[in-house]
Amino acid sequence: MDNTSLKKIKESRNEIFALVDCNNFYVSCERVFNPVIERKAVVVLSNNDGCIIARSEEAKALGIKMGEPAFRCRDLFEKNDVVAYSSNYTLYDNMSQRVMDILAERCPEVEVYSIDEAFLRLSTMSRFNLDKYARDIRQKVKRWTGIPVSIGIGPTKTLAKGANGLAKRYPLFNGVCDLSNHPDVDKMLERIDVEHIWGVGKAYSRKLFFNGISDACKLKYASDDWVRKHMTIEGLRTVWELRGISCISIKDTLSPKKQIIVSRSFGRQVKKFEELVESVTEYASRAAEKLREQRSCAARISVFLQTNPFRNDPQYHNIATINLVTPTSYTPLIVRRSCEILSRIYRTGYTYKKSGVILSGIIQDNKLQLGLFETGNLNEKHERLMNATDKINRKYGKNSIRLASAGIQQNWTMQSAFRSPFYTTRWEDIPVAILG
DNA sequence: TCTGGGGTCCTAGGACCC
DNA sequence: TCTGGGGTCCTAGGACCC
Repeated sequence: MDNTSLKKIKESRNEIFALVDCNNFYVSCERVFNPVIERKAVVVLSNNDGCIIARSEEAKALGIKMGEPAFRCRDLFEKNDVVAYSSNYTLYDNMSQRVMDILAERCPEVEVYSIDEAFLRLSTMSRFNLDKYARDIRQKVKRWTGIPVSIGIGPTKTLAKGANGLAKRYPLFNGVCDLSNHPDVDKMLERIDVEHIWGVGKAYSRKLFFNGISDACKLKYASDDWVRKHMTIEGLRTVWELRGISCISIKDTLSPKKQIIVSRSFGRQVKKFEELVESVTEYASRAAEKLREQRSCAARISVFLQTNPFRNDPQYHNIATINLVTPTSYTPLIVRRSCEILSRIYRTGYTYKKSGVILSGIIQDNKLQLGLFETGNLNEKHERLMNATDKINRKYGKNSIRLASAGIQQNWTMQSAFRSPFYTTRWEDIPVAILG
């Protein structure tokens, strides 16, 4: 073992991480405001009410699979009285924010990892209080937001993730599992199948299985060379993490995105170029807005277009990219160039299902290299215009002000037939308590 | 009839340059 | 028969995550 490895081990000796994960998050959000569905089988559907993306325990018990198309479950839903919701991201985002705020109040180093998960760095805390600390967080989150969470603790993020899975699976843990202080970690790792390890997906788990590595404990003791060769440096990192050597640190949550994608399937089949222009205008505008939110600009724009791969129609999909001379975040420019790309890839005679806009080559506004005769990403007039539109849209709701080419009717937009009210973000939708 | 959306990192291979 | 070598940059594609 070389010096850098040794140094790493020394440095990582004292790390402790917790992973806080909301249980069946989207379903739990719906249940907070509609307790009638508390013990029922509940699912939440993806955009366009297409696939199942969240399931209550009762729904899992019925054999409903993650990602399954909703139309295939219709009979099952009816027979078992399953309650289905369209996804309501406005609600979920807001509930997520509430949970994360509570965590931030209790821990100085929080990485919001996804809408329903956060890593906490607890390395400076006393080892003896971890369990109590975690249980306290769990109880506060439940009481103040209504959302149940599970907490896993370990000397690395991968082990904290693993611990979290165990906390969810075995009721005896009562929601908190600590692998940082466990007498027989290997025994616990034997209970985690390889495909459930953070960083091991479908392809790797198949490969591992063929090589006799079927659980986290076996992977922990696999040979470095073999892992490096077959699973790249990332795989090796995972293995070291299983050994308790922290290789993945807490990430600054505010780090800006390197790529921004806005894309959506249409609520119906679309053939007309004009409707595609509307969608691309809409998505490009939204992407530019996201860009400005993180104070950056993009040097590259890609637009893609595709037919519905599940139909027997003639299929077509294409993507084209342009590089901008000067990176920008100016909506009208991004929209104009996006529509130019669209007209390059559009072909008549196809029935389209989806389009999208990707912004990449993203750099921070203040690091912009200017061309000799340029004044900046946005000239003063453009900047004022963007500031004003962003402000109006923040205050009066998305799309209060937008480009006319995005269309007025927009009857290609997605369907969400079973969406719950915006309980927490719209006055008319705020629940009313009736004292009886 | 009906099948989501948005990210990250790593690697191999081609283009290009000297 | 032989057909340089090495470096950098970029992109596409594959793996992963939620």
